[in-house]
Amino acid sequence: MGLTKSDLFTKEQNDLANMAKAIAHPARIAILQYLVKKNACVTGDLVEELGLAQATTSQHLKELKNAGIIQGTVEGASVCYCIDPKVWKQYKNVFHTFFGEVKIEDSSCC
Amino acid sequence: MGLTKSDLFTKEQNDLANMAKAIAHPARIAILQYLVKKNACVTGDLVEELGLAQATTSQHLKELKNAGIIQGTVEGASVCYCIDPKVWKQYKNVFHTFFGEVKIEDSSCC
DNA sequence: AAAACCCATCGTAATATTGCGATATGGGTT
DNA sequence: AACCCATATCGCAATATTACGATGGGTTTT
Repeated sequence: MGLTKSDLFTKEQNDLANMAKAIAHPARIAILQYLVKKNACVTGDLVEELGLAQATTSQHLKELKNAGIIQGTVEGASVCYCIDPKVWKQYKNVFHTFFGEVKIEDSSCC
Repeated sequence: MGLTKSDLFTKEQNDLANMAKAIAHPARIAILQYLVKKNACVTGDLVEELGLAQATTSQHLKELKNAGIIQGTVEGASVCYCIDPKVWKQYKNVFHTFFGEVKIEDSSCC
């Protein structure tokens, strides 16, 4: 079917899954790392950096923007992208909480 | 095409993307949370807990096992699953590093 | 041994994702 | 205005994911 049954799960579970999905592609990871490193850049730079077609790069940027983790501002003919620090921290916290909330014993299995 | 061009990216980027993909579904999040809470449990418990069909649940368990984050041991007719603490910590570290390696200034955009 | 149970896998259908060429849009330039 | 440049979006093809019923191989129970 390909249609996730979101109604079976809590908002927190769906939210975390969507956050994970936002970064579940190496191109999007690469975009985020580049933005962190360079602080900000325009689409054309990312097209060069990634080696993907312009249309594909634009699509990944759109997904990251929809996820809220980056923001783009028009600068003449170009669009300048950067990390949204507020959302970035939120991601950081959510993942940290998920992985850290309970300590796992070192040989807990049956 | 639906085929990620993995060769364009580093091993680290592909690895992180795959780790994110492993938890990029609310059912898999729910499975992990349940395993953390209960420490260990058999497939049947998870089928009840999730509300998904047995086949679907088994498929999600397989993906988590392939990702290495859980392990299953046969116990008579049942299979007992639990978190792999070593891999869990690895996930925790990788995500923590990714989100925390560089501090983002609070108004860095153009 | 038969019945009942637990679980993985197969096969299939529906939907989502990835990627790119082509096209559109909106600046800037001459 | 005519012309480039930078991006976004559309439309399409290929592949991946999600979900479930059905089947099959074990294990326990009767």
